[in-house]
Amino acid sequence: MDQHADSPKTRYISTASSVFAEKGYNAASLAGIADKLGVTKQALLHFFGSKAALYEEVLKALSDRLLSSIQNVEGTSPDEQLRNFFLQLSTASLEKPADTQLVLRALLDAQVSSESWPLKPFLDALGALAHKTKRWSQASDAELFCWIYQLIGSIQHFAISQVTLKGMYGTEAFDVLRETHSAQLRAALADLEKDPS
Amino acid sequence: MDQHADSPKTRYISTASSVFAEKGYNAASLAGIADKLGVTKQALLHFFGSKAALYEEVLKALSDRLLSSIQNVEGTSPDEQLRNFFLQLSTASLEKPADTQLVLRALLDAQVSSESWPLKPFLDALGALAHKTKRWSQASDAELFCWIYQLIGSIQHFAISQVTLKGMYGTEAFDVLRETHSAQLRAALADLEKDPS
DNA sequence: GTATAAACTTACCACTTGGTAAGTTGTCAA
DNA sequence: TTGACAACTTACCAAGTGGTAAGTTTATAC
Repeated sequence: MDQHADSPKTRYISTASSVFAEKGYNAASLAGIADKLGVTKQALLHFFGSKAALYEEVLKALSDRLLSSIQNVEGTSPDEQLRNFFLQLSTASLEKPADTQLVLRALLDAQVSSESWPLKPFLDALGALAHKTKRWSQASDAELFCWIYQLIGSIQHFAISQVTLKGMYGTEAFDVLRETHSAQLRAALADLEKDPS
Repeated sequence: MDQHADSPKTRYISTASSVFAEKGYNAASLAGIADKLGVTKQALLHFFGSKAALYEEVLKALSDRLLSSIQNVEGTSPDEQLRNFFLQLSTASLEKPADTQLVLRALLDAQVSSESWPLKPFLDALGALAHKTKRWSQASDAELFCWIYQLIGSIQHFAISQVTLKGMYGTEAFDVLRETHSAQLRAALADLEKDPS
């Protein structure tokens, strides 16, 4: 792969990502993405061949991003790395919800399309990291994955509820909620210090 | 409202619900919904006027369903009712994920449309019930809502991950996961017995 | 029997969609 | 100067979209 950061292809994928995240696969149109890029939709078709192929590359890029966010997480011990990963995921999904939207939309669409799940490498890496912590070293895969899914689920759900929560209770009330949410996440992650119960 | 259960309008809303849940607002077409009902799309337009209005009624029906699932939950004490509600939500969203899909799709679309959130009555009722338990009677709204969102988030996230989890690890492995997930949910609900920490 | 209204259908329309085919422009190596 | 290639554009199309207008069928009320 010899494309540098501002290669047209990567630029296209980046913009397409944000549009797919915002509107979903079907509501996003090639013409709409192209408009945002200042080109015609045929420019997109020239590079990717079809809308479906473009979407696949968007998911591939998402997978790479998530995977590298695990591989490059700061921390000296697995415990610290795992904790940092979840904290970073939480703030990232609140500040830039695009990736979270992309994941959830892909999950919802997968209910019917049932292709192979592109985020498996990410999940496996996360599971492997968690297995290295003392809290989860002895646990079964099922227990471990349920714990992971629980955390990711509440993080992502809170992130996409952001807009409606603000709408229902106001921005100030949401700020309090966000603080509390962060505190509860830290509390859940503090359990990593404990021995397996 | 004098429409009985098999009134055409409620039949249409029910079928539209499942299609909107499966495909999302934009990918669902009036013609597609009508086909599934054995009528033409003009039958739908005759009753609802527009696709957007039909979707609104679908969300209204969803809201009513969720609200009545709280109001009619079994249990003598608020603790028991709250516990039963979450357990029932968990099994329902695994067996019939349509409503969960509908909620999450609406949340994702609300990121940009920012209309008033139709499920507020449900959330408020859930909050009111939780406030009656001894565990949460003294707590702040923020703590309470974060706890609720955490539970709902992990329940819904697990429900829509069902398909991909089966695809990645097989049906047998998922059965184990589901058991573990249910056990962890029960454990979290057991905390209701405790005093506020 | 006739009027009325509910529950539709057929016919049509303007517009948007993803996609094809064929050309244009700019850059750079030989 | 020429050839080749990447990065596009203009022109076009068949299929599908939500929506309008006008009719048709069916049951019920008087």
